[in-house]
Amino acid sequence: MNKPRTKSEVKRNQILDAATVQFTQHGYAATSMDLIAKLAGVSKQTVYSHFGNKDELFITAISYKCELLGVGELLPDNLGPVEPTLTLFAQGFFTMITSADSMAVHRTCAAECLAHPHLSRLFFEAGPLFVIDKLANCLAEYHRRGELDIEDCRQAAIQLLAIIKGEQWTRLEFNIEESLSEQEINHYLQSSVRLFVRGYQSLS
Amino acid sequence: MNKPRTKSEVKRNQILDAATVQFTQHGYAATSMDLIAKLAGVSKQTVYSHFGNKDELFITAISYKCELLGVGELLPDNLGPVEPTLTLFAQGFFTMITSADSMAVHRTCAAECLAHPHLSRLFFEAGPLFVIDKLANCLAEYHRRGELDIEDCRQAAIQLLAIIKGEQWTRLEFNIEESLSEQEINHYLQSSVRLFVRGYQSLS
DNA sequence: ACCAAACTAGACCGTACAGTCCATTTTATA
DNA sequence: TATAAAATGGACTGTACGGTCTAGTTTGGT
Repeated sequence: MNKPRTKSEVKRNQILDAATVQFTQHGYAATSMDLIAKLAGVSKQTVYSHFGNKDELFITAISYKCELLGVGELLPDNLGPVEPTLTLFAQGFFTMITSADSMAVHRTCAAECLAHPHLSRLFFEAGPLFVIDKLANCLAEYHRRGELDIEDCRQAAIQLLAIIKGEQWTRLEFNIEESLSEQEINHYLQSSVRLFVRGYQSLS
Repeated sequence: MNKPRTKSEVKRNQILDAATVQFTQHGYAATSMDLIAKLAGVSKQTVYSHFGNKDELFITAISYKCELLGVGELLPDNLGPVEPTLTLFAQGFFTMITSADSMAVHRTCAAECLAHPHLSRLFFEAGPLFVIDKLANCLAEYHRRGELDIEDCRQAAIQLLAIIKGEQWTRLEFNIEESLSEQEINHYLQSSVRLFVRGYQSLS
């Protein structure tokens, strides 16, 4: 976030912050413009002069949040041995996608995908598609080295990412009380990477 | 659905049908009781005398739909050779979970999981949990036969199911226009089952 | 110091919707 | 056929919300 220069920009940021929190926490319909104004410590009119209407504010807020969540450096530049490297990635990726913030944004985008297709596409590209590409590149490198025998790296990336989500992510998606223990999760992730590596190992 | 005996039961079913369609298609908030009454060809009061309030009707309708969607006979009783059998299952399962009905219910349950945790749990148990168990049993049988070498069948079932969902399901979840072609999907499913079988094949 | 732009508080409008009420009509039953 | 239960439809209440309007105040640049 750039440093605000004028007081007006400060207000704008306050509004954006409040809106982001509310929209991601409670969704589009359950968030009122009055509340956003109140939480931002700003008059309702100010909200409307910065953002024309609810939709515009919503899209701006969620886009902003997507940017913040952007998948950072989940994969190192210099790839080490396959299994440990992928296991580390799996743990990092899993932690990221199961974070409260990430789940909240996902939930909101999915819920509004019919009313705001532009928005859900934005999320889809910044999230899933982006990480698929990154992982696919990494797998291609292992293929080049002869450590994995992968015909279609993009497909393989999708497979690994899907496995990592596994059951626990769905539990969170549906707000199920009982979740797996950290031990169980780590065991699952390790076992999953092993499955993946065995499935694609070079037989030469 | 049992045959209705009285006219009152007929009305009740009409209401339930209309409510199910509306709630699954448009979600909880975007569905009004007036509309349901109208579509059911029934007065609003009748809706309220059959179902006390919106929540009750919602839960009843979605539960009803979950029942209808119940994962039927996706796996044969007499299991054939591993890879073809699992491929067939993968195709059936994929078709089921990507159907418009299934997606609609999933979307609605996920969207309402904070406001109606009971409901989302219901869906979670009737859907994901149920099919995990079924597949796990099947994998256990292959393990017993020595055709697959699986330590934790439940975990393996989760892994296979997760892979099957893959990218296409997420595209649908976010209402992304472009989807994969049937060819691409079949190729993906076959490749995924192959990965799974290779990863868990008996080395003896 | 001046002026335009931005901000404020709060009233206000229109609409939508959950839920209730009621007087009347239809249906089921004995 | 008499009677109770169920259904009708439409008016009504209360509330919540998106968005506008206004009259007055603060802020920032010159």
